[in-house]
Amino acid sequence: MLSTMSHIPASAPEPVGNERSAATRERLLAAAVEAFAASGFAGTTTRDIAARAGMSPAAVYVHYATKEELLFEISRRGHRGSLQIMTEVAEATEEPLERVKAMISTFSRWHAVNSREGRIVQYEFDALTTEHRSEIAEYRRGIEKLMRDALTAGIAAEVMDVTDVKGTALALLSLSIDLVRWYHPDGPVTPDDLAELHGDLAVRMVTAR
Amino acid sequence: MLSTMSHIPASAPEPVGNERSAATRERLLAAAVEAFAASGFAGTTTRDIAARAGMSPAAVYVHYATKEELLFEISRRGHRGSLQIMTEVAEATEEPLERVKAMISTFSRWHAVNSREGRIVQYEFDALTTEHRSEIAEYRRGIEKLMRDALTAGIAAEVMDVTDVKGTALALLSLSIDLVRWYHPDGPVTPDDLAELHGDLAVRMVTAR
DNA sequence: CTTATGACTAAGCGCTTGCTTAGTCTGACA
DNA sequence: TGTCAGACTAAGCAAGCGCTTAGTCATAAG
Repeated sequence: MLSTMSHIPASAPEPVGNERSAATRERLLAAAVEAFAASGFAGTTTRDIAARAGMSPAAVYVHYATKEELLFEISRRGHRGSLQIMTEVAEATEEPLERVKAMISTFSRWHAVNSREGRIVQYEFDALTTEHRSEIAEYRRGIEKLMRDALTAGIAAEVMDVTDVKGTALALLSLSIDLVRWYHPDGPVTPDDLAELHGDLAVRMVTAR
Repeated sequence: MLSTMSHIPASAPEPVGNERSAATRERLLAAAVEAFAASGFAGTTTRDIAARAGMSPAAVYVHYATKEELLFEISRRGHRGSLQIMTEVAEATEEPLERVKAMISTFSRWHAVNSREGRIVQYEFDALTTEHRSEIAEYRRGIEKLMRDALTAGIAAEVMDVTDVKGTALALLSLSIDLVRWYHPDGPVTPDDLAELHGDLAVRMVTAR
């Protein structure tokens, strides 16, 4: 396990090359999340992002070609992350009602835990370039389809009573998404509180009586 | 009824003084709604607003002291309008379940019909000055209280089963508010479609079983 | 006619914006 | 030791920003 096979020192105080660049890219991304969440995309300056990352304004452009590219990276990670956990949760549950409950529960918890990223991802969609916007739109369609499929399965199993599948799917997702508009991590409400509440409400919204 | 008592001509092709000023203020406000809805508050220039209203950039400042004052006027009207119809609907319904249904139905229809104003009102709250923000916050608390009171009445009448009144009230309002994020007036979904769907879902969310 | 009022414009002021240029510094490899 | 790549900075450019200034024009009362 010694270092003969690796060109990277076992414990480097200052990483170099790709590794150092990757770390700086992460710092810039974290700074951009802070800035965009605080002032919005149009209201944030590249100087503000640079200052939050502790570097000069020009250094941003060594790692990202434009301010929009930072937004795209934040948006892509957010959508990929939430789509992935939603897919996992959907596959891990058999019973349709349980599945809907787990999906909304998980989706609400994700938005509460990542409320700053969530806000950027949900509200700055229009600030993306046409190409980037269409990639992000695909992730969104994926999440909506996952939700519609869960409802269709519940209708087929005769445990759900849903007339408007598309509209109900959107309404269910609204429960989770809209919390980024008002949720504050320092407040008394925890992500688990919201996960439980929204999971229960979701089940009520679709259950056959 | 002849004109001896009035200084304003009975039919003026070009209104003057306060009347003309009021009409121009309205034109500017409508232009600002278009612009803010399209580009956000920070992304909109005063030159853009002026151009949409068909006048020079400097003319904006004859009627509004700052760009933020335009946003505040839009936000105030939006909040006052929706608070008023919600109050009327709440007072016009006796039975608690029916009241919750009518409130969410009305709130969703309002957001669909006024989706551009709704988007500005909901997403540009942080762009207001501290004083203006606290006035708007009061309207919001009013709407939330109206919703909580409707739930409390339903619990007292033993027709609702709601453990977390505050959380459920916010979740109900989310149904209506979040539609401004994706709703498009040109699409196939009508405001009445959303009013009916959301009203039904709201009843399901709170009904005792 | 004169005078006053108020809506409106042309021009522009001082500042900030996203991004670039030219060059410095550090560390790795020959 | 010399060379080279790449991360980073100081300075700045062209464009655009919110808002102001100085003045024009139409209307209406005296």
